[in-house]
Amino acid sequence: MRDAVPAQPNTCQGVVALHELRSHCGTCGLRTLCLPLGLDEAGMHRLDEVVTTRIRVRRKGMLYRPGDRFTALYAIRIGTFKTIVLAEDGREQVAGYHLAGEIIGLDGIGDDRYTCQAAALEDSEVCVLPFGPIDRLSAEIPTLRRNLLRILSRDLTREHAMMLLLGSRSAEERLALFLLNVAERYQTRGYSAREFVLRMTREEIASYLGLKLETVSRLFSSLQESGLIQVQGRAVKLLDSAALRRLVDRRE
Amino acid sequence: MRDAVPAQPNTCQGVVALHELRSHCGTCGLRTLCLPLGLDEAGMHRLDEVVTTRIRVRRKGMLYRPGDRFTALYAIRIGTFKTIVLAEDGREQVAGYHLAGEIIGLDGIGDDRYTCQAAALEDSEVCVLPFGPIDRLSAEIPTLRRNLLRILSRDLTREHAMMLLLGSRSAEERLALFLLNVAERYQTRGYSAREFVLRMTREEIASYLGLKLETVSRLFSSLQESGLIQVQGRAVKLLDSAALRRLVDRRE
DNA sequence: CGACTAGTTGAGGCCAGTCAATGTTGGTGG
DNA sequence: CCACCAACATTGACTGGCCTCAACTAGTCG
Repeated sequence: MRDAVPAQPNTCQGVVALHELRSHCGTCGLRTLCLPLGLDEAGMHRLDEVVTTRIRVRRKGMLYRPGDRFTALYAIRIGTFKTIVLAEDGREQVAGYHLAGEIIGLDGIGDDRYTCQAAALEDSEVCVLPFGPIDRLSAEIPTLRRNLLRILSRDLTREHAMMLLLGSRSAEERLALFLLNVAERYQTRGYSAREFVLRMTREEIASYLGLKLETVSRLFSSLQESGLIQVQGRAVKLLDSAALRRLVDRRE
Repeated sequence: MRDAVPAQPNTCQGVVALHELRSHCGTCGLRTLCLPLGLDEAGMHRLDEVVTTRIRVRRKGMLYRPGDRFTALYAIRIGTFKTIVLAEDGREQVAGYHLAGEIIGLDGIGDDRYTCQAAALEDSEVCVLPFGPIDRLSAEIPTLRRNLLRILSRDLTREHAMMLLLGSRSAEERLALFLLNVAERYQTRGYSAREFVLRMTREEIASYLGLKLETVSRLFSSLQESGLIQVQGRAVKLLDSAALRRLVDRRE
C-alpha cells in the first residue's frame, strides 16, 4: 500500500524536470479553470514569466511527500493525482482526487512543508508555480491574488462536503455522490458526463470514501444490478444519473 | 435542531453592531494567534484602521448563513463558534469548533457567498475584517498577505485530519482525539489542558465526529469508567492524557 | 506460463445506530 | 424560593450495515 514504486525513499521518483522555452498560460486549454482565470493580457504575460517549468510525473510517482519543503504549487496540466493524508500511526487515507486544471500543494503554505502526499494516478504533467514569485506577483495583480484565495476557499468548501459525506452518509450514498461528482467534473472539462474511466483502484476509492474495497466492489455490482450504472473494471457508464441523484438526496 | 432562537428568518439574531473608537490589534491578547501575527508596528497600525467594528453574537445567534453575501471575515475575540454544513436534503453536520483567536468566514471567499453557517455556542464577540480593505492592504503588506494564505492553508490541513478521523477511526478514537485536540487548543490560549468546559452538547459533538449522541454519551461514560477522564456534563478533566494518546495511536 | 495485482463474491461477526425509557440540569415565572 | 418545564444526558435492549476473513477469477507483465 505504501510505495508501489520500488524505493529511493524521499526522492521524487519518476519526476523529470524539463525547461520549456515557452509555456503559455494564455494558450493553455485549461486557463478557464486554472490560476490565470480572468487575467488580462498583461497579467497573463507576467504569469508566464514566472511559470517556466513543467514536471512530468509517471504513474505512481510522488510529486511531493509530507515534510518536504514547500516551494511551489502545482497546476495539473495533464493527468490525474491523488493526495493522501498520513496519520502518525501509519494509517492513511486518500483525501483528494485531482483532475487536470486543479492546483495541488496548497497544504504546504501553512507551515512551509507539505502535510500530505501527492501521487500521480497515471502519467501526468504539472506546471510548477514557484510560490515566492507567484506571491510577489499577486501583490501587484488583484485578480491573481483573488484567484489564489478563491482556490483555497473552494477547496475548503469541497472538504466540508467531504466531511458531510464521511460523517453522515451511507455507503451507497457515498459512492453515488462520488460518481456524480466525478461526472460533473469531467463535464466541465469538456468530456462526457455519462461515460468515463476512473483512475483509482477499488481500494483507493474505498479509502477516499471511508469504506473498504469489498464494500465498494459490492456497491458497483449492486448499482449495476439495479440498472443505474454499467461497470467494466474502472470504466463507468451512468445509465440513470437522475436515479443516482435521488439516491443521494433522499430526505431522511 | 435548526434554530433554537425564536425566529426572524435570515436575520443575524442576537447580533449587535458597536463601533469602538479604538480597537487595537496591537494590544489584543490574541494577536499572536490571529491575523496580525508577525506584523510590525506600522502594519499593525494600518490593520487597526481597517478593523474598526466588532459584533456581539449571543448564544445560539447566527453570524452568517449559507447564501449570505460574503463581505467580511471574522476574528473571534471572545467566545466560541461552531460552523455547520448543510446538504440539499436537509442533513447537516458540525464542520468546525472554533475558539477565540480563530478566523471564520473563509469559506465565503470562493464564490462571494458563505457556504456554511456560523453559530455562537456562548455569548461571543468577533472583530469584523472587511474583506475588500483587508485584501487591498494585503497587497502592500507581505506578512499580512502571507498570514491570510497561511490561515487558509492550515484550515485545509485541519480538515484533512478531520477527514482521516471520519474515514478511518473508531468511535472511541474519534472522541479521544477530539478531547486531546481541544485540550491542546486551550493550552495554546493559556488555559488548562487538563480541565476545561466543552461548549457543545453531546449531539453537536456527535455530529462533529460523525457519530450519534448516544454513542458519544456512552463513550464519555466508558472513558470515565476506565479512569482516563472525569466528566460532569460538559466539564471534562483529562486524568491520563498519555493513555488517551495511546488509544489514538494504536497501530493497526 | 507463472507470479502478481486488481476485482468479485460469500459467510459470519461486531461496532455503532435505533428505539425507548429514565434521569439530570438549568432557566423561568408564580 | 421553589415548582415546573424543556432541553440535555444517560443507559439498556436490539438491529443492521459495513467490516473481516477467505476463496476464487480475470487480466497483465516479465
